[in-house]
Formats: sequence, structure tokens, C-alpha cells
Amino acid sequence: MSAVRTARERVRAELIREIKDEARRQLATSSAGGLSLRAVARELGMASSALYRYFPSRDDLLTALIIDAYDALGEAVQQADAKARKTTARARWLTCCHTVRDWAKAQPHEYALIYGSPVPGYQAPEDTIRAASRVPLMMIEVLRDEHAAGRLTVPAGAPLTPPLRRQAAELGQHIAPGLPAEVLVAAIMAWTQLFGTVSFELFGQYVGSVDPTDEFFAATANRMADLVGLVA
Amino acid sequence: MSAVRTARERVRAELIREIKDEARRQLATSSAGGLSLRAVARELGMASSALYRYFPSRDDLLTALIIDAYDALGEAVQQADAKARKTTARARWLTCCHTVRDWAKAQPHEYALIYGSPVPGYQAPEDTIRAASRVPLMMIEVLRDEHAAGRLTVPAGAPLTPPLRRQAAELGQHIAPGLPAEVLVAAIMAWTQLFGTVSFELFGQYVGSVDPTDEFFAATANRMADLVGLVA
DNA sequence: GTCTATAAACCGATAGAC
DNA sequence: GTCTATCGGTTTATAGAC
Repeated sequence: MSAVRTARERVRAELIREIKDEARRQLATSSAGGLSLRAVARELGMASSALYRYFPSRDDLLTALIIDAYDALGEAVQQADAKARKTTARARWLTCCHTVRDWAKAQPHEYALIYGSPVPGYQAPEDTIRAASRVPLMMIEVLRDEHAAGRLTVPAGAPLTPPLRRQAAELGQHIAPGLPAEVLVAAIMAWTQLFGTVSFELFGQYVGSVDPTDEFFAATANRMADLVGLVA
Repeated sequence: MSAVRTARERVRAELIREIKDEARRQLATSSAGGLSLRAVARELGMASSALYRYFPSRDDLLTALIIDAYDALGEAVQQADAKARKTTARARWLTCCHTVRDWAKAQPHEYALIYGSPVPGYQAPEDTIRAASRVPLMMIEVLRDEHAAGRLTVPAGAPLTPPLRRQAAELGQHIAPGLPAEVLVAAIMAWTQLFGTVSFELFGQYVGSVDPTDEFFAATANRMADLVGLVA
């Protein structure tokens, strides 16, 4: 029980990393549902049965990949935001948006793993939900900072219906105390639109119409910044 | 070469329908990538080899399912819009949005087939793109009617960048002559947001935050109507 | 057009030797 | 912890009889 990691533990961690790396590589050609422990083992030169020491089942490997992907995206966004921290809130917001898109385009299969169709029969454990919330919480944080500084203009437009206001207020208590319900709702719309746009681009819905997508994406990110009340 | 369909042709069409129906049923448990001709044949009490008379390969069956799904959604939206035709353009717009969501929730697996992650190794033929454009063209039509009647308020907000304006103008020439570029860009954003919201709901991203999603979806649809310049 | 039979793979998961 | 061997399935696709 020493604080120093034993050699055994190190080699185990290393092998877990290799297994996940190879599995990630295979996601490119097989999609989540077709991920095969056996193929991973083959590629690693191991017996398939040996993998079960590291991942009790295929779904456990899948869970690890999903959490890793959410974390990698969250980390990318967080680091980009840290660099942009000294600029304006709007610049931070736009940075988040573009970082999400860039990350997704660089790792399209990992993106599809977490934002694509759910894997049939796979039940996501609680941990994945926590990992998934990292990016939206990041975006909320930008708005909260700005609101606290009194620089956020509460979005205009139609007022919230009472049920939606209640729902938003309750959610806000947990994740963004003090943020007006209007802002929170607008933020969720923007979060949705961000990933909707990235998914449409990656999944081919823009082929033949919004192609290339760079200018359109930039315009969308700007529009969303307006929508959530970040001044230009 | 008679105009009357022979009995042979009728029975063939019927069988094609049965094969697709069974394949659709299986999409619920297997996802597109795992769709199996053999399993379909087994369920239909046929030899797997017999299916090859109707679909030369698994991908051809997949293509048929994808086109059918786009068509079914397009048909649902078109019919709903036809009923709403006598009301306001805004009502027509909201009808389209809610019809898309309702259809998706009623056939989640078919929705995932067309708007989820692409199937690895599957190359969508040209026909699917045509089928896919039915819903967006429908939404554009509502805006074009309203614009032609002089009732559309061109969206405010930041002006388009020159490259985006050029890109939109070129696209508009093909699909919506006469519609201002600002409206077209806003419409594409709204189209994206519509499907982004539906996908987030169906793929589980709102679990634990925007749950239930009805009120939020209605608010999103309204917001989008504002965005594209449809008066309240 | 449908069948049987077959080729040539593949899979997750487990038992038990070392 | 890794191996071999195995269970009990699965698949796409083709050949050839009827």
C-alpha cells in the first residue's frame, strides 16, 4: 500500500493505455457498436482472453473510451479558454466554440462516439454524464463571470413561459446560481446549436450546400454570442 | 412491357417491402453498422441467399432504408404543412419543427439512421442527398412564400461577412432565388438548430438537465422563427 | 427465384494450464 | 497474467441443384 506506484502498477497502466489507443484506432473503421476486443488483442499481439484482465467486458472498454473522449474535449476547451482568459468574455466564448469544432474535426471518430447515435444495448453509466457536462459548464462559466461583472445584457426576445422559467430556475440552482433564467435557456440553446452545427458538418449534412463550412460556422458562433447576451 | 404490373412484379414489390420492414425492426437493436441480411432472412423464414435477389449487398439495403427514412420524414412534414397552409407562415414554421420532432421520437432508430453518426465504410449515393434535402427545402419554401408576400422582416444582427454572403448568394440561386442572403443563412442556422435539438434530446444529451424537453423545444422553435424573420 | 451447402471468416466470453 | 483451447454462436457471400 505504498504511495509509490509499483512497477506492476506502472506496467498495468501502460497496457491499459495501449489497449485504449488501439481501440480508438479501430473506432475509425468499425464504429462503436462494432468495436471488437478480439481485434484489439490481435493487433496488440495478445490473446483475446488477456484483455479481460483489464476490461471485464466490451462495454467497459467502451465506457473508458467515452469518458476519455469527453475528457479530452473538455481539456482542450479548458486549456483554450485559459489562454483566452485575459481577453473579453465574447472572445472566450468564441474560442470555446472554435475549439470544440477543431477538436471534433481532428478526432471525428471520437466525436461520433460521444455525440453520434447511441450504441444499441449500451447503457451509459453515471460517470459519462459527469464527463459530458464539462464543456457546457465551461460555457456557462464564461457567462457567469460576465454576469457577475455586470456586463451581460439579458437576452431580449419572447419571455420564457412560466413552466420553462421554473425548469430553468431549478436547473440554475444546481449549476449556475445567480444567472438569470433567460440567460441559462439561451445558453442551452447555444450549446445545442454549437454541437448541432459541428455534427451536421461532420456527419455530412452540409455536403452540397454549406460547403466549405468555415465561414458559416464562424457566423453561427457569433450569432450565438449575441443570443446569450455577450456584447460585441 | 405492359403498363399493367405483372403478378410477378407485384409479389416482388411486396417482398421488398417485407424485407425493408423487417430490417427497420432490426435497426432498433442493432444500429446501422450491425444490420444483418442473414438475421432479416431468418426472421422472414427465407434463406439468406434469397435476399440477394432483392438487394445485391447489405449496403444497398441500407441505402433503401435511408432513402425511405428521409422520404417518410419529408412526407410527414409536407403533409403537416399542407394542413397548416391556411394559417400564418409562423404557424407553418412551428408546425414543421414540431412535426420533425414528433416523427423522430416516434421512429428514433430511423432518425438515428439518417441523422446519427455515419456508418463506417458506407458511402451514401447521390439519391440519399436528394431525399435529405426535402425537409430543409420545405422550410425554405415557407420563408419564400412569406418573402414573396412582403411580410418577411429580414433578420437584424451582425451583417454577413462578404465570403459568407457570396456563398449564400450562390446557394440561393439554386434553391431559393430571390430570398435575401441573410434569410437563407438564418434559415440554415435554424435548420441546424432544429435537428441539433432533436438529436440532443434523442441521443440523451439532455438527460439530467433539460428533462423533460417539451417546453424547451417549443421555446427553441419560437426563437428560431424570430431568427428567420417570421413575425409573431 | 428459392433452396442447401459451403467457404472463410468473425465474435464475446470462459476454463484451466502454466 | 498470459496462454491455449473451446463453447456456442455470428457474419457476408457464393456455387449449384431444383
